[in-house]
Amino acid sequence: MHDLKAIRDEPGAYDANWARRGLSPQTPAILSLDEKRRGLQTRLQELQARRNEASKEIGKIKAAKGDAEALMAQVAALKDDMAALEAQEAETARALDDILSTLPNLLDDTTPDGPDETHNVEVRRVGTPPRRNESPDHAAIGEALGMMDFETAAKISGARFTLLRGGLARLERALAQFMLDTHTTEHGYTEVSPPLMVKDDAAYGTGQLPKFSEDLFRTTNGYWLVPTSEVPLTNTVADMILESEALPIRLTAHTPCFRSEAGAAGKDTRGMIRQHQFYKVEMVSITRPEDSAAEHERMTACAENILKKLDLPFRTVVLCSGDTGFGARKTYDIEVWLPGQNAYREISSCSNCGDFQARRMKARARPKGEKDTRFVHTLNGSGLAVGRTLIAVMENYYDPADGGIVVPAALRPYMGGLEKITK
RNA sequence: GGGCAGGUGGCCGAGUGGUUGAAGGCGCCAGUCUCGAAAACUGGUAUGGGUGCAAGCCCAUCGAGGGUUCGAAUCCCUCCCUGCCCGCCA
Repeated sequence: MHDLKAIRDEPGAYDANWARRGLSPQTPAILSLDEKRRGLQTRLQELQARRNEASKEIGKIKAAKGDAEALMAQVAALKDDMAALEAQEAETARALDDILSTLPNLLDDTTPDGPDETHNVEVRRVGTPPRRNESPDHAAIGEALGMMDFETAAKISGARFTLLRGGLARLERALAQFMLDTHTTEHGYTEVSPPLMVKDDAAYGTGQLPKFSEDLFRTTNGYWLVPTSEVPLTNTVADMILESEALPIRLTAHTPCFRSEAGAAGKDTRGMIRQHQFYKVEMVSITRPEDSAAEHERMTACAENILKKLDLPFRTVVLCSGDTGFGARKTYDIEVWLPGQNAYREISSCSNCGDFQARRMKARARPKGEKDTRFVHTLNGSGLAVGRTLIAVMENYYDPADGGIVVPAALRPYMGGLEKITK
């Protein structure tokens, strides 16, 4: 959601920023509706003030056993005008809201310009992709081990589902535990086990609604299955006025994520890169406005730290204007090296949403001793996508000699000391 | 799912149609007192919006949304949530 007062003050800045995302000028329509709405509101409030005053007068006259008939008739006459104004005001407000709620966040000054993902800018590269002749992908490795079963998953659930068995199922679980423990014991995050089905309001707050409902699964009684635990985690502060001293709040959760993947037909159809259901360890930070930029760097480093501990090669890119998501001001994607694809693939996305989500969910903070509240800033990042991390481990730790997977040292405590997964 | 009882300001809690945005208490903030603190006393203490250079004035909000009325925290309807009992159930 956007600050109408700020749009009034400098519409040019908003249009210029939205133009970086390829949008045509939006503020003329917004300002015209805003002016209309405020005019209606002012007139309506004048009538309400008159009504209130007269009603008080009637109360006094009646208390004194007087005759208030004339005054009562006078107020009754206001009602038609008020009803009409109210309806117009509500309709204008709705039209305004329809525009505002579907406009993306303003981009940060440091987000580079560019039309699509080919213009993202690499900011660092860690580790060296291994050179080898034979680099089967995770699907081939997993199926050969008998521990990754797409056919059975398809029989039960259809496309874009995977069934893991034995060592790989355990490896997935180990990865999640390892990530959670690292974030809670080393990075200062508090572990949360949140609801995975949410109401409209929550999905609206983080920006999935109203524009992206097609990407979500919905239950027959109206719940949305979370596409990421960013939704419940960030919404923990919805409708609150926090004390600034209580910030930052850092939350992490390990949850399934559900995505319809509408519009992704034909993309990543092999293997478990793109699924309707996957596990993710998420990080969410709630900060004071002045702290979010530093927190963004910190959060990205926390995600990178997981890859470093797993000794997986990766690079970090900053998304360009055309690739930055709806709610984000600035986003770092972390891409892990996948030998099976001979490419870097996204394994984490860390976004600073500024006050965009906070405005939608009315999450504010008040500095101690001050009267005024400010919207908090919200950030979210994967730390990491567990399914894709599993893939990365499989492909990078694959041993062509026996078709097995060496267990990364950091995970061995979570695997009962196991050093290698073999058939 | 059935039944009963409830949802009021940061918290507790009054309030069943008329100057109630809301008594009282607690908490918090400031002041007085004190070497300092506590206690006591005095004052202040919601959010959003409109309007105005400003001081201010005005509007809305007592779970949410409708309705009745000149006037609703108070009456009616629908929904949501919480607690307890019963049923069912991991």
